[in-house]
Amino acid sequence: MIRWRRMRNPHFAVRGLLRNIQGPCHGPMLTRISNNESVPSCSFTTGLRPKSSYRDTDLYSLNKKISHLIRTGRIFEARALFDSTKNRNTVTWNSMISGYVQRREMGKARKLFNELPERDIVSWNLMISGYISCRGSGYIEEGRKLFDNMPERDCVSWNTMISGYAKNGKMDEALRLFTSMPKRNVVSWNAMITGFLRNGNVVRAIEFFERMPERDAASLSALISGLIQNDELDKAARVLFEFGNKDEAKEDLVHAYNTLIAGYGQVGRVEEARHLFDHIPFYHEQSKEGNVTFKRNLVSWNSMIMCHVKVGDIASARELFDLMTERDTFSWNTMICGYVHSSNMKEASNLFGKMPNPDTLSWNTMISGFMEIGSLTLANDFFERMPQRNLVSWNSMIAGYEKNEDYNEAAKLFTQMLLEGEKPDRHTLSSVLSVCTGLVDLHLGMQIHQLVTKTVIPDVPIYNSLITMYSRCGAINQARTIFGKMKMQKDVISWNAMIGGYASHGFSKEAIELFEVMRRLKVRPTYITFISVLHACAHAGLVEEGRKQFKSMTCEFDIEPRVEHFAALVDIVGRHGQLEEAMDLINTMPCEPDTAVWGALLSACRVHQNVELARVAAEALMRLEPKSSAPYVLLYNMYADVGQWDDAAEIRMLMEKNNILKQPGYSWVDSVG
DNA sequence: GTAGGGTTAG
Repeated sequence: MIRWRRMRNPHFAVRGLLRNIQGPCHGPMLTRISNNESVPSCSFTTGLRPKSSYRDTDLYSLNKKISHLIRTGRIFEARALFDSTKNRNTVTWNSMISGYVQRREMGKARKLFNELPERDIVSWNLMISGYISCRGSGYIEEGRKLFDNMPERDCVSWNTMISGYAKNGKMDEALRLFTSMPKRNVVSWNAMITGFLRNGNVVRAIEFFERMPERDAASLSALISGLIQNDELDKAARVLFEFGNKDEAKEDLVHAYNTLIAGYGQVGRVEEARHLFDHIPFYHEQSKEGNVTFKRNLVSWNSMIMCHVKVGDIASARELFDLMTERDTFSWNTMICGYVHSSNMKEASNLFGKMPNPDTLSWNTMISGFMEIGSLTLANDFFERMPQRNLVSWNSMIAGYEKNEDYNEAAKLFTQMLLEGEKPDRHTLSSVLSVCTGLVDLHLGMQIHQLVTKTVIPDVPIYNSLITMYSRCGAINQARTIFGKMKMQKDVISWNAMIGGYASHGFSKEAIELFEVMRRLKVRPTYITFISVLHACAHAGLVEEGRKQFKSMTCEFDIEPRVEHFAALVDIVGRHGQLEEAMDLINTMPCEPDTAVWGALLSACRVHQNVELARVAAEALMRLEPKSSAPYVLLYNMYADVGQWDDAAEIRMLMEKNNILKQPGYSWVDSVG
């Protein structure tokens, strides 16, 4: 038997329509797909209906109406129509069941199936396919039960069951069915290949592909895309070169090239992608309707531009873009996005201005670009002017304000968003939690937490934002509760947030203990982890522990100590009175000491009454922050304390000379706390 | 009315 199928149209909407056209087509582009095994025909499977009675015509249009309603998502109307008539046949029932199956409403599907007076193979197959697409092993067992109990099975039944097992990672069982089925067709083989690849068995997939008696476009497509998913790009390329030319469906072949170009692009292998792009073959095919040419298409160009953009090679991307004879919205958006990511908003704006019909994505890209370079006004201007906003537009604005630390504006916009009836998603909520952190607004934070609970299933980043929010707003116990509630795998940010929270609240012991837990669980710390850990050591006066941790950073984890770590270590040893060691550290550290480092030393000198070193530290601070009065004041007080009045007077004169106003309050003392 | 695959984006 030969199934006819239309050539795929690149436009999704049209494609969707085409897929639903039943029966023989007589369009201009037809491709032939053969089956090894004939599918048992029933009177309703062919478009060629016998000359029928009025009643049959009626039934036919009823069935058509029901499936149309289902296709357009109007299941209730479909059901109402179904219920309103007594004149139904098995196809009517099956259509209705199919509607429920597509929506995974297996309870309703099953009820109809049980009530169905005359089930045919399709009814059974529909139910099986419904069960196997539901997640959970119980469902696949239910499907299997039906499969075992059905009075008669066809190839579709077997193949459905096979792909069900393959989807659930049960390749043993899939293989058992595959070997025991009475007659296999190309779909059976393809399902096995897909299954192997989905479960990471590249070798078996290739073996099956080579062994199969007949291949079609889907076989090649399944193998290539599966290999790409298994990071076997080069194998995929080899398969494409070796088997691609034997494929009859040339449009599918271009498709495969495009897939592979995108695959290479994703991992930054632009040269290989470009090689493929440059070698997509041309085909001329003669058909009754005339010549058809297959060659690289718009998607090929767009994908290639995308590759260049991804690695930041805007010049090459632009070169291709300028060569294109036909561009779609995607081409423009990709190019604009490239400029946005290289912070070239001038060129991005230029292209945006020339673009024929910017869509919401184009506007959103511009907004995030302006936010990225801190042009809040321009971002807002675009946001106000755009004809149609979506959730991403709001999210980009809110996240943009948050990143630029304009927390009030971010909060205002969030309120406006809610007022306009837009529903926040996890991205919105995560940004808004950061806004609460920035505002140090525990009350607002708790409200957002409520909203999170009501609207999303929290993922790791959301939990992390919650921990940070609670911790920075002073609610360390709530932070601890959230941390404890995370049942999923915590990432290093979760650990850092909690350890940092403990450290900043003075819970040094908890911070260090939690770090030990993290190490035991083999979570790799980052430099941020060590800043918190060292601060905890400093705060608790754990000198040896601090030295040990500092050393382990390089020895054990290969993390280069940054100036923050040196500041903490200077603080640790300095507090303990080891001022010479602290000074040595400063003299030998590989990076330039900053105010936190000198500040730590100065504080230590004050506590341990070392005026000579205090002077060194204070002078360094005066150089780094010429306007700050703090080092002058501190040094003055120290001289006064030990009765060195001449030196104290000198400091006072220096202050006047340098025009330093005695202003209290400055941060370097806090910044090492 | 049922089974296998599939390109590009925030």
